[in-house]
Amino acid sequence: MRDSVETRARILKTAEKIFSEKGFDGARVDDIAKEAGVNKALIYYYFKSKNEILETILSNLFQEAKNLLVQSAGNTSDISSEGGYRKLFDAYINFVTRNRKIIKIAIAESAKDDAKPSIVMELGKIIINSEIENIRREYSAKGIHYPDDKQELLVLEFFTGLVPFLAYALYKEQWESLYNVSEEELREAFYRVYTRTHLAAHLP
Amino acid sequence: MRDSVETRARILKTAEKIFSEKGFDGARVDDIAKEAGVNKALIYYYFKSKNEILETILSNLFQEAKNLLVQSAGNTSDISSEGGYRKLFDAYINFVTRNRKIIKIAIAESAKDDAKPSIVMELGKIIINSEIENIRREYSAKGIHYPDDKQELLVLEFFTGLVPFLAYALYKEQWESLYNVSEEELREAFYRVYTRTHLAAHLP
Amino acid sequence: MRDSVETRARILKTAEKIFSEKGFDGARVDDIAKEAGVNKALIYYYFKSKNEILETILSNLFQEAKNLLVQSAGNTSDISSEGGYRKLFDAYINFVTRNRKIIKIAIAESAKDDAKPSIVMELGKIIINSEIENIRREYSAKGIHYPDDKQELLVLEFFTGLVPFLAYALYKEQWESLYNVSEEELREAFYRVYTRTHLAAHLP
Amino acid sequence: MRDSVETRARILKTAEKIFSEKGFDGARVDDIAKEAGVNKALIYYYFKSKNEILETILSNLFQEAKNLLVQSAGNTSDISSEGGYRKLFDAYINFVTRNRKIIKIAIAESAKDDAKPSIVMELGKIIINSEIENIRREYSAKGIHYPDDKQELLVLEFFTGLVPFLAYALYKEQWESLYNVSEEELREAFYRVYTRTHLAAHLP
DNA sequence: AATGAATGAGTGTTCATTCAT
DNA sequence: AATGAATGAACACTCATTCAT
Repeated sequence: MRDSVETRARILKTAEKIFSEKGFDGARVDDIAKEAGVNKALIYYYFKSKNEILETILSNLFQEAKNLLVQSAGNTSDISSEGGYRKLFDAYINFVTRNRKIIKIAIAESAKDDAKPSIVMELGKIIINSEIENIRREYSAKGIHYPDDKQELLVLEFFTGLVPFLAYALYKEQWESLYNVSEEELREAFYRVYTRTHLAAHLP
Repeated sequence: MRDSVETRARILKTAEKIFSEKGFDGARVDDIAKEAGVNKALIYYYFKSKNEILETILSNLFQEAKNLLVQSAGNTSDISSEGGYRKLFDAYINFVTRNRKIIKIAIAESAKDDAKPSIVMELGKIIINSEIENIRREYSAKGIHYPDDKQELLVLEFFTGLVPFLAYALYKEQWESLYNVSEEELREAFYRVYTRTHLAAHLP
Repeated sequence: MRDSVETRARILKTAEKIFSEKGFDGARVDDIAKEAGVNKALIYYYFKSKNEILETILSNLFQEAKNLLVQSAGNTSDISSEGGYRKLFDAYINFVTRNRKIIKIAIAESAKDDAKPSIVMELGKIIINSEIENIRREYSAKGIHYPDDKQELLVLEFFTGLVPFLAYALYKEQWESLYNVSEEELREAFYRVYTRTHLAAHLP
Repeated sequence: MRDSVETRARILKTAEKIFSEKGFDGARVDDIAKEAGVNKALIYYYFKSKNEILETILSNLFQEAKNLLVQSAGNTSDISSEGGYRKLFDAYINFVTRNRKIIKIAIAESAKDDAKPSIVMELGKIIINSEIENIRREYSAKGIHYPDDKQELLVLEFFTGLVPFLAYALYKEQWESLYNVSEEELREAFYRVYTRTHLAAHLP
């Protein structure tokens, strides 16, 4: 019973790795099985199809992202203070770093032409909404003016709020090796840049 | 003779479309042939492999991007003026809009684990370098202080300068349909956000 | 478990047949699958490629040929006696008759321009060496003079010792049908000719 | 006109080379075109099909072989004399050496299961018949006994008369490189072996 | 006589998925 | 819960051959 749960988890973890390395279509169920150390047929015992593995992985990301938002909305009493903002930033950076493999998959998949909006857009929507709620609360509490243009706010939150974090997850490793910097150096530079751009745009 | 050039171009254009819709691995050579209205074997008359089609497409993007940079560096006499900056912004937005299909492909491919740096990183590098040159020239001409931290500047240019444009190309259509806005509305909102974040970070 | 071994063997046997009928390049994996009564993909479950099937077949021949030589070298106490020689001849004729399909393949492949020496030449080498050992032992035991010219001996063993047997395997069936003789008639005529030529050359 | 004849001949010569290197089925019309320095379509201007090229090549060999036999039957007044025999041997060795590429093709093709007898068997038949005629004439002129068993004579002529020459053509180059001997050394060793085996069998 | 472009029918190989145990 | 064997449907790529000029 314990074993069975662990096996399923191992399959998911391995699929995550291989999907992120090769892309969903480029990944082979054979490779997942081999690297997870299980028989290929066993994968089909736990999952209906290769596609279901992907959906499971992405929906897990969704759930975790939601949890993070709820949690950070609860924990962060004062976003606009330096320390409060840094805490939030760290929580986000840690999240995208920890989940960077899945985020890569999500981004790659989001490029495809599907009828439904891509997971990244969905993710963006809930993150943005939660963020906007936070901001609105903050702002109104402080009597700060809140931008009138809803569209502009959405664009701000998505393209300069969420997207750089996703790009961070996507290119973190390539960046570190191309420019020969440590994880810390990159994170700190990213923090300074992020505050000078996105955060700055929030202040009046 | 003319026809042959046109046929090759049609194959490339169609591959571009299908790669961007399905991803490289998800795309079928059969589908490219069918949609381009040519015999499948003819594709292999012009290109050694499916992969060579991809490389051709991406290297064309590379070339066009370089040309754009050279051109915009030459044309824009005064980036720091409102009108000058808007011109540059329009040139970039037009470029990523026009080439959005290829950019989608490039981003999706850049997520894969390859030995060499992804095309997006390469693109980032040359764009950044060119940009940094421009900026340095502008700044020194005006006696404005230029940031000391090279890494921070790189991060600024890549994650808040280039990346939002790429994201714009990637999600433009999804955005328009999800939030039910016109291309112009999105572009204008994006312009305002971009000036308030990335451009603002450049001013002292 | 047993079945799996049998299935693999059936694929090999069928490939042997089809390669010998059509030549390696002329043979179709589809045909092998159909005639072996297995799914085409199953062939690739057991063998990495069409080429690996060929290599397996040829290396099996190699092994069997070696076994035959070891065995006949051990069993034949007196090659130079009429009965002893006939026994050896029968063993060889049976071997090439039984393996004639593979021998056809080996010969056809040996005609191609490959970097490495063809399997026929390799086969020739080990057969010749074993044969020469036998002869040398016999001769010295009997005080018979042994040819000085090593090259001449090699040529003798290969072109008039081995080659006629291979040709027998290659053309046996065509011969029987063209000249309308039975297997026995051909074998007996071949025996008389072989003793009058190759064997005679060994006697002083 | 001259050119056209020369072009056709060059195509044939190149096809000969490539068929002998790769086998008929392994050879590519593209490769023949490239190596002959002509456009692929031009090959189909001169020959109906790839198969017709093969047939042309093989039928040329046939013709040349016949010519050789007629000629050698006419020229050689006394086969049974040492000098006469050597002359004949040289003529044959030269023929198979010069035509070794085509002979390789013929042998490889002769391994396939075709309804009609292979070209090697056909070749064998005419050579044998001519040879037998020669021998019979010689023998009766000298009052030497002529073997009663027709089958045995056929086997003798084919398997120890013709076949070693074909094998010589087939393996000459491999032999020279494997045993590191010159063309002359091999030919002389072959001559001595041939006289000690096949020729000896003809003498009472 | 010669060529660049085009094509139909394969051809070896792969892959997600299923079956029997 | 787990596995080795099996399969149908593709799939990228090839190749002999033809067409238009």
